[in-house]
Amino acid sequence: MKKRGEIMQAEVLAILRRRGTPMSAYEVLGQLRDRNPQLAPPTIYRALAALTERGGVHRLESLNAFIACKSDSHKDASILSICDDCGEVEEFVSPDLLKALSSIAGQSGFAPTRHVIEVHGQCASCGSAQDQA
Amino acid sequence: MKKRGEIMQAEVLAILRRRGTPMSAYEVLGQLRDRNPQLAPPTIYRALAALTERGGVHRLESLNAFIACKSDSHKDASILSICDDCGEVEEFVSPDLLKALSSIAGQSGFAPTRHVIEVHGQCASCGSAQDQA
DNA sequence: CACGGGCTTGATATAACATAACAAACACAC
DNA sequence: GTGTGTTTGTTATGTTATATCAAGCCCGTG
Repeated sequence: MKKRGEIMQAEVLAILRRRGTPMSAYEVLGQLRDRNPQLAPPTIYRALAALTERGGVHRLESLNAFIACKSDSHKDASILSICDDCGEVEEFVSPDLLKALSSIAGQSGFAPTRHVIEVHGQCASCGSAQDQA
Repeated sequence: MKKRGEIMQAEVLAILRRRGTPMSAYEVLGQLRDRNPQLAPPTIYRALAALTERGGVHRLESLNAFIACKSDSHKDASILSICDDCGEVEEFVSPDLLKALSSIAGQSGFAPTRHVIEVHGQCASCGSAQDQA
């Protein structure tokens, strides 16, 4: 038996997966309203918060958007590369880089709890497309 | 002779510097409205965009807020540590880490143009304050 | 100097993102 | 089946950001 919130979470996750690229909370809401027109923002935000917490979804802080985690199975912070042309996002994990980052921030006694690492730029295919132009 | 926008930019920067900790665009707007009540959001956002571009101000993506750059004189991306208790932000520069990050994201041909690196946690003084509690 | 084109700023309005607060429904213990 | 704590739904509103167009300024030309 699913706990109550999990149905909504599963639907949100399914929508994000179908899309593959970042979606705002309101885009997700729009899709869910097709079948359930009275849904309100807090419902979506709660589902997204739960999914983000358990690692199924990443929040892209620099876009105010969300994306389904592709390489699931890791809870530690990801490095996200975001193509500003096509929206494609890739995830990378690098414990070494995270360690280096924590140690830099820790120089002055800072105790890190959460890392936000987002790299904007142009993905390989958008880069080569531009070359031809 | 100052170019026109620069007066506003200087005022915004002065407010951010006085504060020292992150401020939302609307907090800045509020302060400026004390002397100039008809100011509108786009004016502030334009000033902040210009300041961010030239490096005098950092945008904290994970807070939707802004802070005056303390260690001015560097245009490259900073690493920002953000105390979730007191709001204090520290800036660090690490060309090595940036290089490592670019190389990770570049694995698949991605060409980085902008790095967002923010570390949330607890600063030294908030950490020790908590120890005593 | 008048005028006109191009650019910057200002103002109005509205869009997009997010959450507070309370009401209703549920689930579990007894 | 009734009480109690928790989760969900709903309403309302708060916060962040930008589109759009109007007004002003700069400056080159006639």
